[in-house]
Formats: sequence, C-alpha cells, structure tokens
Amino acid sequence: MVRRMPPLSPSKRTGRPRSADADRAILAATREALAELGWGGLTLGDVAARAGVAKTTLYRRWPGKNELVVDALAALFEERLELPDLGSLRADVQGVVLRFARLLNLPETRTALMAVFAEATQDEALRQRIREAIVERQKLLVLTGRQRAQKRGELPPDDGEADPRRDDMIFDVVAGSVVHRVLVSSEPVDEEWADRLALLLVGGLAALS
Amino acid sequence: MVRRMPPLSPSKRTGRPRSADADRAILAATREALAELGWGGLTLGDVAARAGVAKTTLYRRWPGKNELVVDALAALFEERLELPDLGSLRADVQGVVLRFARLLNLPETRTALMAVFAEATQDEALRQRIREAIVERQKLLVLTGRQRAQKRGELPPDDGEADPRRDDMIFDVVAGSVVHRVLVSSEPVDEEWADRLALLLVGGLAALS
Amino acid sequence: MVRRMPPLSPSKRTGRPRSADADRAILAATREALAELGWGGLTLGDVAARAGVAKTTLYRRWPGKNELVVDALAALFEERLELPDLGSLRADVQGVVLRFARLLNLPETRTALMAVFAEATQDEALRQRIREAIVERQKLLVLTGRQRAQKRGELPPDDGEADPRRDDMIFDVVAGSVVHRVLVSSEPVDEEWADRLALLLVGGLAALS
Amino acid sequence: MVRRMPPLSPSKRTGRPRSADADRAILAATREALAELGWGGLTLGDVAARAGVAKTTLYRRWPGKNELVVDALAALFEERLELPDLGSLRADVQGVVLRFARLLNLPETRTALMAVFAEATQDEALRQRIREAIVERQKLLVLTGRQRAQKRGELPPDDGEADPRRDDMIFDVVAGSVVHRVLVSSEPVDEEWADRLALLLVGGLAALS
DNA sequence: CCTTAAACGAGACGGTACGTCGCGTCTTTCA
DNA sequence: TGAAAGACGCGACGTACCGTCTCGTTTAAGG
Repeated sequence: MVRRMPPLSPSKRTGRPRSADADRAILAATREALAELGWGGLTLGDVAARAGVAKTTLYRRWPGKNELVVDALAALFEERLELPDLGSLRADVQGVVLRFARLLNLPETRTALMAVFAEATQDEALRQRIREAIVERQKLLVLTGRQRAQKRGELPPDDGEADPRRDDMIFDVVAGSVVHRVLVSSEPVDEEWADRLALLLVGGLAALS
Repeated sequence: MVRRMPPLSPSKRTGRPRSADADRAILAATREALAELGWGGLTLGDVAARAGVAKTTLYRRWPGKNELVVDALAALFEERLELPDLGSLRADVQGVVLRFARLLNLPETRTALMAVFAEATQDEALRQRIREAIVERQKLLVLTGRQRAQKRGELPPDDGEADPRRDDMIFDVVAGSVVHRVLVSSEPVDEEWADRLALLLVGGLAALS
Repeated sequence: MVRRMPPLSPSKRTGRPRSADADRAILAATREALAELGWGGLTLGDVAARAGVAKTTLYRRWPGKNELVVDALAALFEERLELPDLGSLRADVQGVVLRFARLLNLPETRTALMAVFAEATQDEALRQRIREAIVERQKLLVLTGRQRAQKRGELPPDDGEADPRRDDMIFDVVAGSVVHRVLVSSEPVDEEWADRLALLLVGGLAALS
Repeated sequence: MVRRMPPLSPSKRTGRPRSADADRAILAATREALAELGWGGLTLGDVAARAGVAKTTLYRRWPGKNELVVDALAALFEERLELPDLGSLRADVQGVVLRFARLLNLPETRTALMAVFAEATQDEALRQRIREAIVERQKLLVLTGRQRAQKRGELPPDDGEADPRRDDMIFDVVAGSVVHRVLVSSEPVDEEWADRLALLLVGGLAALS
C-alpha cells in the first residue's frame, strides 16, 4: 500500500485521529464506482457519497483522483497476485499470466489501469507511486519465478550476481504482452494462449543465455 | 486515416465546401497541444484557438476529443512506421522495435497513446477506430516480417494457410513489451535492449514451431 | 441602473449576444430569494436555479453577490421613489419619509440594504456602485424638494449658488433617521412620526439659515 | 457587557473553571481581525488562532460570529461613549456627535457595526443583544443630554412625565445621521458639520414643542 | 494529596457554497 | 451557407469555513 498524505506534522499525537473506517470505505467505494462507471465517469464527489464521507475527508487523505485510484488498485494487486509453485518454469509462467489476465479483466482494473499509466506519463510523483504500489509487486514475481527455475535446474545459476536487465526485460515482456492482449487487442487470455506465451518465453530464455 | 464525420447529407453539393486547410491545421494543433500539455491538459477550445478555427468547426468534423486525438496519432503512425529489409529476422525485429520505441518517445505519443487505449476500454466505437487507424497498421508489419523470414528460410513455410494466432501473439508481445518498457517502466529502448528482445523472440519462435 | 460587467471587448459586434431575458430573470430571482431567505441565506447557485439560468451565466454578468444585489435593489429604488408635490415643504418631507420607509419595509430591502452598506465599507468599487445606483437617486429628491420650497417662498432663495453642504446634510439626516428607525430601532414609521420628523427638519432649517 | 453562554449547569462548582484570559484574548483578537480583514473576511478559525485558543473554546462561550462581534463592539462602546457637560445643549450635541463619529471611524467599527445591524434584521435574539449592548447605552446619552438641557432651562420642563417618543426620535436622528454620513456617504464628520447638525436639532426641537 | 470532572489544544469530521473550468450546443454576424 | 465569435446549460472541480466530534492533556476544587 502506498503512503497517502500524512497528517501534516509527521507523527504528532494530538487531535482527533483519522478514521480508519473512512479509509476502507473510500477505497471500497472507489473500486465500486470504477467498476460501475469507469475511469472517465468516476467522480470524487460520487466516491465520497458512496463511502458516506464528506469530500473534504477524501481530499485530506489523497491529493486527487489519480492517487486515490492507484491506492484502490494497489489493494487488488496485493491480494490477487501470488505465484504458487506449479512444478516447472513453463507452468509457473502460464500460471502467472492467467492470474494477471484475470486481474486485468475485473471491470475496475480494465478501465483504470491504463488510465493511471496514461496520467503517469506526465507526472513523476504518480509514476513513483505506481511503481511502489503495483509494478514492484509484479517484478517480485519474476524474481521468484526465476530463482525457482534456477533451483530446479531449468535455468543456469547466476555466476556471481543476478542480471537485473534480464529480469526487467522478462517483466516488461510478460506484463506488456498480457496488458496489450487484454486491453488493446481485447482478445481473451485462455489457458492455451498463456501456455504458448510461456513456451515462447522459455524457448527464448534458452536462446538468451 | 480514420473516417471522420461525413458532411451530413452525403452527396449534397451546395453551400460552401469544408476547408481542407482547417483539417490540417486542427490536426497539427492537436499534436502541438498534446506535446505541450499532455492528454489531460488538452482542451478542444485550446486546439481550436491554436488552429485559428472556431470550436464549431472542430465539432463539425470530429465527435470529440478521443476521436480527434486518434486521428492525430494515426497520421504519425502512418508516416513513421515502415519496415526496411535489414537482412535477417533478428535485425528486422530489432529495427521495428527501435522505430516503434522512437515513435513512443515523441511527447505527443507518450501522453496520448495510453490515454486513448484507456478511453477505448469503455467505448467500442473508439476501439474500432483505434484498430483501423493504429493497430492494424502495426500488425501488418508482423505479417510482412514473418513472410520475409519465411522467404529467407528462417521460419518454416506455412503448410496450407498461415496461423493468425501466431502472428497475433507476436504482435501483442512486441507491441506490449515496447509500450510497457517505455511508458510504464520508463526505461530507454536502446539498440542493445532491442536486440535482446529480438533474440528472445527469434529463439522463442523456434520453440513454438 | 448600474453598468455590469461588459463583454470583455467593449463593443464588438460578433458572437451570440447576451440574453436580456436572462438579465431580467436573474434580477427578479434575486429579489425573490432575498425576500424569502434574506441576505445571509441568499446563494448565487440558488438565484441561478430560480432564474432558470446556469451559474456561469450569472458570473459572466456580475462579479459577485454584492454587485448583483445592488443592481437588484437599484431597480426597486428606481421605480419606487418619486416626490409628488404635496403643497408644502413639511408635507413633501413627510411624503418622502413615508415612501422611503415603505421601501425599507419590503422584505428584500430590509435584509439587503444594510448588508450591502456593510460590505461597501471595505470595497471602494462597491461603494461607488451603490452611490450611482441608489444614493444619488435619493439625493436628487432632496434637491427637488428644496428647489420647490424655494419657489414657494418657504426657504430663502440661494444668493448666487446653492450650498451643497446643506443639501448633503439634509440628505444624511433624512435617510439616516429613517434607516435607523426602521432597521435598527425597528419601530414603525407612521404618518405621525413622519410628520414630526418633517416638523423637526423644517424648524431646524430655519435655524440653519 | 452582554451575557454569554453560561456553563451548562448553572451552579455546579466542580471541574476546571473557564479561563478569563481566554475571554479577553478572544475579544481582542476579534477586534484585531475585524480591523484587519473586515466583517466578511473575519473567520472564527482565524480569531481562535490569533487568540491562541482552540475553536472549541470559542464556541463554548459564544454561539456564533454575530454574537461574538457584538460583544467585541460592546466593549468599545462602553469605554468610548460618555457625555461631558460642555455648557450648552448645542455644544453637548456637537460633542456627542464628534465622539460617536470618531468611534465609527475605527476600522473595527466601520466594518462591523453595519454588518451586525444587517444580520439583526433577520434575527430577533441578535437584535435584543445589540439593543442591550449598544443601543441602550447610546439612548442613555440622549436622556442625559435632554435632562441637562431642561435643568439649564434650554428646553421646557416635562409636565408630569417625559415623552419617550421625543427622545427616541432624537436618538434615531442623531445616530442615524452620523452613521449615514460616515458609513454611507463616507464624508468626514468634522467640528463644523457636527455643529451644524447640532444647530439643526436645537432649532428643530424648539419647533417640536 | 488525590480524585474527579470540566475546560482545554488539536485536528478530523459531515456539510454547504464558493468561483472556475471545460464540455458540447446554440445563436448571432460576417464573408 | 459555412465559418468566427462567443453566450449558454451543465456538471465536476478543489477550496474555504462552518459548527460538531473525538482524542489526550491540564487544572482547579472538594473529598
């Protein structure tokens, strides 16, 4: 979860504390409104109303729509992305691709993820926030998967140190391909497609070494 | 170029004809404003002002911001994407990746492409327009590149008919990876990265057959 | 009537002209809302709604609540204040006092006049606007009444030129007394009170000469 | 001084007593803020901050802005209005007019007095409060001045009982004229103007009898 | 001296109105 | 009759104060 606006003085102990219920209600309302109205239709006033909260309360915690949505998405990525060991690199890749595609097919994700990426191209702070809340979490999966494959002997062990360039590229390829398939081409990501992508990657990785 | 709004009566010939200058000025102004202000800051009123044109004139030709921007981008994709024969599949892939990345790094593209994709997730007509104006053009490159490689003998010839699933996947992987690298990870796409992606793909393609 | 915000370029002839209906509807709605809710309860959003007009239309014509209300009051002063010749100075004074008191007892005037005076103490432009729209109109009555009394021989003719100091003082005394009686003391201004004030003034004027 | 909100249980003796310093600090801060920002710009939050006091403390003592300001003004009227015997009715009137005008020219009074009058037209309780805190104090001056003049023989003695109608009218005329001169006409009240007003009144009073 | 209960500072809270901005439509005049 | 100019209805924006509400802390009086 990304850090939101702190009470102005970082850790003062005085005054009425912020309501944790409000936080939860706002994020839930955000996801609900996203699913219902899409990014373009989402209104901070509406979110506040759904959450049973005043607009000011919302603005006290998040500087704007972008940051709020990033945090709302972050919660989803937090609970939905994991990488069970499926026995082989190919199966692991297929698994994560399917999981990620399923996440992208939620109505709140479909409409919002591209939108915050788009906003982020003009806003470094937002980019940073996305990186922390979403991207790094996904990258971790690549790292885990690669190490697991090395332990299994499917990939050669690192001599000395791991090559971050390789992990980064794999990450861009996996995430980018799935996002593009789902949100641009709007074609389904089924088991077969996921498996063929896994095959392509495993084959390509061999060529890379 | 995507079809814009036709003059209401398709074949009436009377009255003052629409100015073609206005069209060009509007699209140029759109690109300029995109580069300067980004998608979020782009205003149709501002575009009209830059183009020296009344807002009405603009709305007579395009239904809204989304469609206008798609057309403005389409022109860029039209003139910037081509695939010279570089002698090998790997070089061809590297070439198209570099070209595409360069296109994505234009300020008007950076900010606008993701945004229209995002809008399109909620708007089938827009999705169709994007497909015609942008996506199909890119897909053609994959087709061309694959056929060239088959002619060279780098890939096995199709028995009977081509497999569109394979072309589609390659397209999603190439386009998705580059977009993600440039716009999400915001890391540079240099010759080395492009070559390594090409290597991965060529290696993977072998495994796929 | 006070001049409102002019279309930015003073006398351009182009574009859709401002609706005169809107002007009338807005001023009427303002008076209605004032009477119903009082100055403090009056909301520009509410006025716009009553007038069947968008808030922006209202702000295009008046810079704010103060100026709008001054104009709305000005219309009342325009139509309600006149000075019929009642035959003697004393009767004329009594007449104008009664008329003025009746005007101040309208619910829209009661609540609004003091409020704009109060606002004006901090805002020279507003003060100027009030002077033009309201005060000068009242001062004119003093001038007329004095000249009439001189013609009748009730007051000595001016030797050479009129003394503006005398007119100004009479004006402050009449207007101030009535306003104070009605709005501060909140006692009624009936024929008897008005006559006694007239008597006081006529007697005092003799002493002043 | 008007009574403010009492501690809820009227005669309980337990608990921490209210700080008298806070009272003084709040009223002083109110006057300061009034002088600086005017009625419209005065904010209870700002007053509390200037007084070094929490908003709650302020609301515990006064129900709102109106009442607070009335009390703040009342203190001024208490200390500033007195009527030294200047030897004649005319001089006494001139004296009180000058004193009153000087009071109205204080920045805190200029802006606030009209404003609370305006608020009071819609709020009987506030009107009552103003009467007690401000108006009655001024009326007393009229009473004193009249009695003094009667003692001197400048005015005929009351046969039996005093006529309150006469005192009330004089009060409305004096207070109203000065307020109007200073706050509406925004012309100076100098010795000459004050003397001419006194002359007018003394002359008029003779006519009234 | 120690309890106890109210006052206190701080600041979050639900509201309401603000004045602005951009949208997409409309009504003018001009060429 | 198309185009410029700009007013219009609409709806969201982000801000400012309002008056209320929790908190934890302080402070006098009374047991």
